[in-house]
Amino acid sequence: MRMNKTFDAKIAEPRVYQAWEAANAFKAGANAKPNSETYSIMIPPPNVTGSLHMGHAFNNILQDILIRWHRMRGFDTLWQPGTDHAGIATQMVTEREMAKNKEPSRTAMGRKAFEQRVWQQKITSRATIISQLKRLGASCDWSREAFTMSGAQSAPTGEEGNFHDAVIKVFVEMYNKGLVYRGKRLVNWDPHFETAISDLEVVSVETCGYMWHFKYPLQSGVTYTYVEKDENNHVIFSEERDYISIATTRPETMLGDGAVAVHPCDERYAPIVGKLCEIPVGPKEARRLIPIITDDYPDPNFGSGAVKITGAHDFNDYVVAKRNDIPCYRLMNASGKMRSDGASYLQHAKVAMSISQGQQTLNEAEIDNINLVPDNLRGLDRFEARSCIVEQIFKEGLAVMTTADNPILGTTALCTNDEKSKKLVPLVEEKPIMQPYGDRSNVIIEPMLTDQWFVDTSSIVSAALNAVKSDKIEILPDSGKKTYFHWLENIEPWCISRQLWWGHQIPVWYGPHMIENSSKPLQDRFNIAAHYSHELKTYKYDYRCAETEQEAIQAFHSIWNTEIEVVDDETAFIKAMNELKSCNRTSVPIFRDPDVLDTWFSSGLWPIGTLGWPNKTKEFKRYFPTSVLITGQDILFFWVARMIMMQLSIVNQIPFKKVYLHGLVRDENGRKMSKSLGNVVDPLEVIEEFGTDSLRFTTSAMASLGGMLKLDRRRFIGYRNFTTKLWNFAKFAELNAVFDVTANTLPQPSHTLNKWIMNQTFKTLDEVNAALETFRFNDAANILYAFVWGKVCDWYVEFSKPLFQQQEKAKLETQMTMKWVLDHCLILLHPIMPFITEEIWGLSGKRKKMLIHAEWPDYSSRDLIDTKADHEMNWIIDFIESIRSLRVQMSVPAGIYVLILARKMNKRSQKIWDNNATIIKRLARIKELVQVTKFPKGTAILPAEGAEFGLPLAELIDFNAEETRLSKAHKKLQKEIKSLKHRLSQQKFLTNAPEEVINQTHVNLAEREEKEKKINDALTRLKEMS
RNA sequence: GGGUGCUUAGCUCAGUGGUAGAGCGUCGCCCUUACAAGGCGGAAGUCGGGGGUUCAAAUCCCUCAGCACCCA
Repeated sequence: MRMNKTFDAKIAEPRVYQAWEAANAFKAGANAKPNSETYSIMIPPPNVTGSLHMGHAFNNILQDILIRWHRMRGFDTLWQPGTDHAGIATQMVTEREMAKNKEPSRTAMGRKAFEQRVWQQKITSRATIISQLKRLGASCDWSREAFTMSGAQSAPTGEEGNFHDAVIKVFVEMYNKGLVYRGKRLVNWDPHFETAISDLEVVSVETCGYMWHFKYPLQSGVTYTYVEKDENNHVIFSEERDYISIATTRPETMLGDGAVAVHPCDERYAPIVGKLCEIPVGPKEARRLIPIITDDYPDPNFGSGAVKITGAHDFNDYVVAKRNDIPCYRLMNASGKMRSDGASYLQHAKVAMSISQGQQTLNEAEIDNINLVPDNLRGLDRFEARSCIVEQIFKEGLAVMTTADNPILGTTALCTNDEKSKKLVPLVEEKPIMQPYGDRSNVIIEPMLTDQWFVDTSSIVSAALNAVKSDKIEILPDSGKKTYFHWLENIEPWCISRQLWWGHQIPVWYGPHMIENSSKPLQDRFNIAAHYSHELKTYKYDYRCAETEQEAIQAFHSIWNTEIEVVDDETAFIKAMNELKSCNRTSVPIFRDPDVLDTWFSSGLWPIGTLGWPNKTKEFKRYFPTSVLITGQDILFFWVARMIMMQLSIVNQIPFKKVYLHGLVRDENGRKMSKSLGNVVDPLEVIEEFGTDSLRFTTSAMASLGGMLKLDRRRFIGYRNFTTKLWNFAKFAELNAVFDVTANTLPQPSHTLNKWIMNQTFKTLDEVNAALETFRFNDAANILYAFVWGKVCDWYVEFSKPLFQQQEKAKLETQMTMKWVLDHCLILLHPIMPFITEEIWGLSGKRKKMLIHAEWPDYSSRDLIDTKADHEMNWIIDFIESIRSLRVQMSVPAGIYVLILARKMNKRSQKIWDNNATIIKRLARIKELVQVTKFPKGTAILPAEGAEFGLPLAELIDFNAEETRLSKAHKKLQKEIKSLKHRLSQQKFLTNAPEEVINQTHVNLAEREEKEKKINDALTRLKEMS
């Protein structure tokens, strides 16, 4: 005996995996037939931040199933593995780790040292992840493992590769084509990481917020009659006012207001449009005046209908400011504190005043230099500043007032009916607001005006839309397609620069603007005192984009014709420029943009980058475009859409032919898995407890198209039991010397049983192929489960037992067939359950190849199926199940062998009985079958096709039980017959329905009528007897 | 506010117009020499409500309700 009592996954799985690796079984092209088609999948690279979670497991299991399936079918298969450097996430994890270990902080150690530190983190994390992927059974070509930052300047030995080159090349190419540009835009600013982030990285959370109502006094002396009317144009309120009422959820941004806007149709404010009003904060002697303008943006029915416009700190306001030429005053610095740079408030406020009065215009950069934060608020946190401002306004009596019991005050509203409740208090609405948070930092995002790099998505989006519209790329399920179109049709410019240290540094170098090209001394040829903001890196420099530093130098040199020196950073640059000014320097400094690229910019190149692009490698030619991308629907925008856009714009080819989007993994209650909820299912724990194959089978069985994966540990148990079932089948085969025969060719059995199980196998093969072809992993798993357990184990094994005891010929034939069936079970299950199947494969005979490279069968099953054998076996199974059911319902003790009577048995059923009497008797526990012409009193009747059977119980029969049993069946049949008859009586059905359906309906009706008649007879007889 | 889904057995979910399914659970019987992580049998659903299209609707359309996710 080679097989143990049970399969020990913990020991066997690592051993089997090693054997595959030792045999180079995963290598690109392994097991490919000559001139075969290629099949390639790029792994969605996991982040080098931690360890694998269930989502990764799910994702990679599906890929592995497809890869193994194609490899067995002889495709030239590549599964490209690798990891992602995950800029912000990895930087965050590393810093957290450093803090835990009491290492010096990032800023303390400096950029170069920090980069090295992150590489260390990467190396550890990558090792963890890769070993976990291997534990899942992932059959990637590990010799080709890639990393999105391989070959970066900072990369230590052993981290060479082409990816960095590819990223830089793409940036430069896109820059040269005008697809990448630099600009001052309002971006989502993360004050914790002090970087811009893309809008996809912002999560909106509903929180309890407040809306303050303030009075903006009109410029001195101006008043108007504020009138409110109802729908019928009747005046319901009228008052003389010297202010305009403004509502805001962010009082601290009032300091940067550039205007107050009202809707052009809003008659209430028509008298004061064009007038100036005063921002009610800041030193009293220098309050700023801003214009009241009209714009379509304010909603007259919301709040007071008047909106303050703070272009530098609100996305909607920014648009209004741009179209009305309103200045955008930035109030905060990189860490979200109120600005403290530049000259005093009084000086800057004076400049701002002259702008709003139209006395001067400044450019964007000059406006950005204006700091309108009053001196006493400078350096404060934005939320501290808010409370100071609110307090000051209250004190001055410039808040809009209301009674203390006004319900819109929310929880602070008084609900008493006394005098106190009629007291006037400032109107501060309590209401839920959507607050933007950084998905990594979890701090409130600040809209901030900064210089950033953008991809001009609008120029590259149409090719990406067309690729999917024209079905060159197929997205599954269909809903993914809709989402894709919706997003791409409303796409915004993509901000790709990040103020981080971990990532691909942007290949742009900055230098001073040249005033004139002459032989004058250097200090006269360059603009030394450029405008710049050190904090937000708002460059006012000349710049060049180039693939290398050398090329950048050359680019500058060709226009300047001077000696050029690259300095470390902006600080060094400023110092050098000062030296230049004081004639202490002979070279002109330039420095590289310190920012790095958004991680998704580099992962957007994953398909071509991993294949060696920009080099024209043979892998690139062979495996690109890839066959399919398997990924979660949550990164459709982040990754999938961008890969499509970028690949099309760079190599003018689609990156993959199909996209299969799977659902997200949830806990058994459908909630997101999160550490804080404590509902995370760790795939490695599942593997420890149930084995990888159970995890894989469960995953596959639950991976229905469009559904989410709600994990319930009870499912793992169920499918673990399935692996045991398979193991026991193999043990049974071993026990009957099935392992010892060789069955390389198609068996040609003569026994019905063997023919039947071959039919079932062909059918299963067909169905599994169809299921996998259409990514219906759940169907594939369920079909195999039903076949192996419900057909092979429940019936084939049982029926084979007497054949194994018969003479040599039948025994040998059954051994041959069972070997063939076992092999097919192993082959068909292998993509889903690779370990246990490979293990049994190895134990169950001498094999030319490992199962991973076994040939996936390719029969055209229709020609092979023997319908006669199917009919015979179905009759038998039906008979046995009926007898079993009858026995239980008639309370016949399970152990007893009974006498069964047969009546009106036709030739066909007689023959089936004769051929299979031994096994039927055994499985139905029948002592003898006796032919009778009439059933004696006390016989329970069982109608069957071509016969009537009876279980004689004599006095033992429970008439009531028997009557219940028969009537129940009778009732059900009557109902079905009625419905079928009704259908067949409809002329419309007969004319409209397809012939096949009509025929089937006739057959169904005939079958039921025959059965109904027999039951009816039995019921009549029962009544006579009782 | 906009978009996308979901609602089927006690639970978790399949089911793309033709006789309602699976796993788990549950109830009863059984240690029948591959398997008690098992065998055999049973109970359990007006397919969220309403309307429509069709010979035929869980399935297609409309509508209402509840839930989830994504984007403002």
